[in-house]
Amino acid sequence: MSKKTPQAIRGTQDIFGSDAEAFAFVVETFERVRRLYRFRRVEMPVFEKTEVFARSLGETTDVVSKEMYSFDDRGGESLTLRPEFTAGIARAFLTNGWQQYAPLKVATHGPLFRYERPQKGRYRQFHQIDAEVIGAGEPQADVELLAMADQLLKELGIADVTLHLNTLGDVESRDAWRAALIDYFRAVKDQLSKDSQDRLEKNPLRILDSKDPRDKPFLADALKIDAFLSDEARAFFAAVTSGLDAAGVKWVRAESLVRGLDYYRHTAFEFIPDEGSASAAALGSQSTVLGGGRYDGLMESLGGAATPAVGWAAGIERLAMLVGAREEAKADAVIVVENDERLDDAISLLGKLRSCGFSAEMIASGSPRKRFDKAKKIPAHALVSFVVTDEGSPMRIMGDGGECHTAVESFILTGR
RNA sequence: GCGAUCGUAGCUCAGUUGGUUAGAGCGCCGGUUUGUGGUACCGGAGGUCGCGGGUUCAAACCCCGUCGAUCGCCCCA
Repeated sequence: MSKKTPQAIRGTQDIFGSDAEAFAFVVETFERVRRLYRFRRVEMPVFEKTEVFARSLGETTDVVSKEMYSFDDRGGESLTLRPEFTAGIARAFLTNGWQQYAPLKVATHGPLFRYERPQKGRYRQFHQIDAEVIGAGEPQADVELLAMADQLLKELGIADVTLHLNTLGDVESRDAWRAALIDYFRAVKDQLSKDSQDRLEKNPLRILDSKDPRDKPFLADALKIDAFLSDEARAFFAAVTSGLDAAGVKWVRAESLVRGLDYYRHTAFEFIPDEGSASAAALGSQSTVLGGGRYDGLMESLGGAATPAVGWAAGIERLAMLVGAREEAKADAVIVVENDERLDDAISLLGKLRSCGFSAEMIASGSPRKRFDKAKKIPAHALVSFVVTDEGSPMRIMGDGGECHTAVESFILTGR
């Protein structure tokens, strides 16, 4: 490669071949499942005013404090490449009068941007599928959303991933729990890991998730959210879990599961590969494949009326890794022109095949003697060779003997 | 942001304690061969060894920096 050729931006990907097929498979499957659940498709801007994210995610979160791609536009306004979908969708809900459609079920997918150290399964431009239910405060909304996620994973053929479920309670429960946790960990602060000492100030809930051996002894006895749940919050969570059981969605309770963004309340969940499974190995050090929860407080933080909502997002690249490389679809027909005098006949046939819905490709370049071998290497149901100069039908139609081969052959010979 | 490993043709990789003109397989291009089928043989193109500096008579190889990839931490989808 010439040194004049610019390199791709760090953390971006050029996806091609079987990886691109896996990516498309994830998106296509999501589109199909989303229709089954009657979620409406939306397309959102890739950038927003910086405050949309700063106010909704929480100023102290890692995403806002150090991972956003922010810049001033020519008018001097601070804009940010979206690091996630939920905040932008919430903003759109408020600014477009979408309240009239509540409860509103929407789905989208596209690129997100986060300035992080790239790794396997972690990129600076990455892609998510996303589903949200806005204006629905009932636990049934959580259940429907989780059932959709569960079905999506099943239809993708991903079996060794389990729903880890927790509740963070309502605002009062969460605040009380948080205060108690701070007191508990502060008493043993000196014995905690350096990371956890920092987390004590910034995000004490995350200490519960620590993998550091120095923290482990304190985690088992740490206070559980259950002790702080209000009756209402407890009833809400019970309704979610019984709904999941009724819907046939398997789940496990994950008492230490918290979410990184400030706006979450009540239900919080992640789909995580089972320990030692093929999926766990495929994901490297990343674990969460799909995550989300309820964010009843978000609309108010953006200046709107209190509006309950739930949502989730999943990394397309991570799902694609679990799906594995996928074969590109076989061509219905490959036409090989072994004699250039038959080129126009071949072009004509190629056009007819395509307009009648057959996928077709033509090989007519390079050494004529090598074209047959080249054509044979293209996966196809039928291979049509133009070799003799005689007018009329091509010299030979070869194929795999399957239905598609027969259909192509019949089409060429009889025109239908 | 921190720590570790790695970077040689389009791809997968060899390359000795530093020593002529850096190799192989696959792929690509061409020729011959074959002709109900992914044949075989011959030839060719393609690399300032990621980039920049340093040590040395001499660097793909040793040293420093930088960019990138991968792994762990952190964080998250």
